[in-house]
Amino acid sequence: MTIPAPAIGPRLKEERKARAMTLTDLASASNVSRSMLSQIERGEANPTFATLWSLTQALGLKLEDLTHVGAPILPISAIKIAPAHFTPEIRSEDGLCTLRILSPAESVGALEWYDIQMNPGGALISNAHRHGACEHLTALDGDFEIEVNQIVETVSPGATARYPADVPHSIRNRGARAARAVLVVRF
Amino acid sequence: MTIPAPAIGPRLKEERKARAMTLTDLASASNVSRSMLSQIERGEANPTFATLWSLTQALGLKLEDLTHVGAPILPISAIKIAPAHFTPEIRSEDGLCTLRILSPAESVGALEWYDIQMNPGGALISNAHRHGACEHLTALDGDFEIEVNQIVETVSPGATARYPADVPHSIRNRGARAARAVLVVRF
DNA sequence: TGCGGTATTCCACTATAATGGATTATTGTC
DNA sequence: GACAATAATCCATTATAGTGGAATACCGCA
Repeated sequence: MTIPAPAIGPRLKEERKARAMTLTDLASASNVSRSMLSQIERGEANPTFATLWSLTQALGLKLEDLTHVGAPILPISAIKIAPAHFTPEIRSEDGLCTLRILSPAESVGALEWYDIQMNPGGALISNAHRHGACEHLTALDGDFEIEVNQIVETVSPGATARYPADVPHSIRNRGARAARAVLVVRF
Repeated sequence: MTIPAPAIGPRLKEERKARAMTLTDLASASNVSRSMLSQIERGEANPTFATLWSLTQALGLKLEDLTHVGAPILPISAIKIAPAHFTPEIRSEDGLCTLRILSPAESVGALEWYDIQMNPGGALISNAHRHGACEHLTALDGDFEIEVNQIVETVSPGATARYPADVPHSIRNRGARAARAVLVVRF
């Protein structure tokens, strides 16, 4: 084993305790023996995928919940404010399109969301992102046009378009006035 | 085992082939024997978590990539439009606050995002969500006030507030005019 | 503090994960 | 089709995952 797997034992114990479950309770719920549960929690055994799956289902967790550093656990009482003028902006070369990156830096590559402002004639043309990526674009003002594989749909204010982003795709404003949208990208 | 674990073998094989790797290549990259790889791919063995972790790291995958039905893999060429009038709305009892649910149904409990419109005096008061939950609120128009553990911050247009949602928290409009925001909730 | 109930860990055992080497299957070239 | 190279599977073995029952530890109450 080259890269040691994350220690899942402490997390599993934490989640069990949070649900006020004994080892016996969880053993019943998951059909994994109490002994095995104890060994896993103490890091004395390395569960098989099937066993781990049973545990996550019984505890209502995702696998990612056991290993994920990610969903930013902010310190209690911390409200972090990213002021408008500190919000990263990307502007298209022709100046017709502005993307403000609303998502935090640590989400990059997993989940990103943007505030898009696009003047008439503006376009965002994207190559395929990683396998499984998808986008959700909600028009706040004005109309957008989404194209995926020569399929074109118009998104009017209040509507949301959901489409695969693991193929080339584009977002355009073919209307007569400026448009604004929220774009959520999941990788 | 109550709930059979998803079959990961076919997926692992697919990912290996997509990278033009032989079993021997992947064995080297992951330090898992060729035999074991073959058994896993054919569903003849149930890998331990440590083995599975090594494989995901060597292939550059997340665990979720092996089991996830989830990140909506839309059929190629499908652009699904959720029209404005079909977008679920939640209205507060006093009518001062409207939440339109922009996220897809299958994201519920994992990732949700909303278009919030709040009139002066409106408030959204929330109990603690599940451990690790956090929220990101971007003010599009008007000002919002976020309170977490008696800490209060104001969010002005274009700014984004990030705060833990696994403790009681609230969102208010104490201004004189209507406000609009995008709220992203990660669980 | 003592006691009872129960939560957790220990123990001996069985089943299987995981290995390295041998064998078989597959593929590409002539 | 024959042949060589290599990709994948088989095989026998060792280590450990996983079990049920027993023993120990822990906790709450009088």
